[in-house]
Amino acid sequence: MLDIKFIRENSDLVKNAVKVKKLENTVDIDEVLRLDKSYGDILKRVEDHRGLKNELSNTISKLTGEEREKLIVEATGVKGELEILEAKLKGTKTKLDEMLLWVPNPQAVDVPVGNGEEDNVSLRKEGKIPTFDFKVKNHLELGINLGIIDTERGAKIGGFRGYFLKNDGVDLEKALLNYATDLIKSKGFDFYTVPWMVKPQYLVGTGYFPWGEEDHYKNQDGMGLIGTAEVSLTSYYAGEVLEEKDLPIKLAGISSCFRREIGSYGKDTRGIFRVHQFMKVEQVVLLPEGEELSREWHERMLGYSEEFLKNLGLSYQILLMCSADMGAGQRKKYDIETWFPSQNKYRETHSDSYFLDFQSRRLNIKYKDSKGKLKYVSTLNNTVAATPRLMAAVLENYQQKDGSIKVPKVLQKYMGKKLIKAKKN
RNA sequence: GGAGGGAUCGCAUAGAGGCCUAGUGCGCGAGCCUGGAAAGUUCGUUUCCGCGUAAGCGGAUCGGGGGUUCGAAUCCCCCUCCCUCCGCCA
Repeated sequence: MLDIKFIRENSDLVKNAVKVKKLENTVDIDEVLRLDKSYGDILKRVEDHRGLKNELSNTISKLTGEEREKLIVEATGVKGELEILEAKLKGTKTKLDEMLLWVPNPQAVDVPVGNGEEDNVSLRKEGKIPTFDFKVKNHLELGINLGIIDTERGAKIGGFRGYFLKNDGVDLEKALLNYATDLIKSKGFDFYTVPWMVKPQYLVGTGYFPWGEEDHYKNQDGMGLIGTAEVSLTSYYAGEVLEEKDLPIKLAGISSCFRREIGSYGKDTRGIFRVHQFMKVEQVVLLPEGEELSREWHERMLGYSEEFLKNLGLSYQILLMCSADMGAGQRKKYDIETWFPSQNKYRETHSDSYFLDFQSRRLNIKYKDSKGKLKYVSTLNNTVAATPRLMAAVLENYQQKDGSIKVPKVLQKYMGKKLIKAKKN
């Protein structure tokens, strides 16, 4: 959420953000400004009436007899007028608040303006793309042959995009997540497990709602299933006031993640690349205000993910996302795409964003600065590792001619083996 | 699922229709005192919105939302969360 004052003073900037983020059919900034003006006018009248009412009540308490009765009649009249005005005020406020939830965060100055995926900018490519002297198999074929992935029965039991991991498949997933956990802990992050089901207000607070409501599951109690631990971790301090000396707060966590993948029916339907339920280790950082500091951390967090991929020996590219391909609340976003040999291209495995105070305003997370002034924290989040997609990348990049999988060096101690091969019957 | 008890200023507590403009203690800040400190002492100390250069003034705010009343921290209804006990359960 943006400060209404900011919207008033920078309406052209905000209107432009609506345009380049392709959100014109969701919010009209002129309408927001009109409602804001109207709200201000009504509020003034309501406050005047309340002042009068308070004054009358105070006087009444000091009077007796006829004078008292007379004033009570007058106060009753004021009360009636006030009730009408207050109803109007409330209606306007409700509408305004609802609209403000849809106002996007303008993108940072160095974000390319674009129309979609095709306008994202590849900043650099890292690592050597592996070459194979045999026909490469995709991760599903490899997984089925090794007996470590079963999507057929996964779909039977779990529906479309359902999957089972089995034996070494489970161990490989755990190894990736455990390595990710150890790496991010070594960077000084506190490590949490988190609620996977959250109140909708925290999905609104982190900016997933209202835009992404369709992509989330809800249960019969109205709770939402998180699509990422970012939701719970960023919300951890919701409604609280932090001390500046305690910042930055560096949180990481592991959770299952649930996504309906509503906009991607036909995409990536084979294998365990795009699934409704997956595991992820995520990092969240809370900072004092100031864009430079956020940008510094944005790069630093990207570095942690790169370190993770480099140590795994995977090649990847860094994408700077264009305006149309980033979230409404994000100032700037990098995706990391990891090389998938069977697809002969890089595919998204990581996402790194900063928000300034967009989330913290919605979540009401403040801190007291050195002068005792209350300010909103700046938030960032980034993927450390998401499985089974990343596991698919490992399978494909480390496949051998005989269909076995070499275990990346850093994972060997977690797996307790150097090679994944088919179980003999 | 059932039965009770709670939620008040940073923390702890008082408060039971108008003496609440929310008291007191602790903490915190400033001053006085002191060679310096401690102790003592005086004043200040929720947050948000509006007007104002400012001092200040007005409005809201006692978990949240409704209601009763001229007037609600206080009475009524609904909700959320926390605690105790019973049942069930990994």
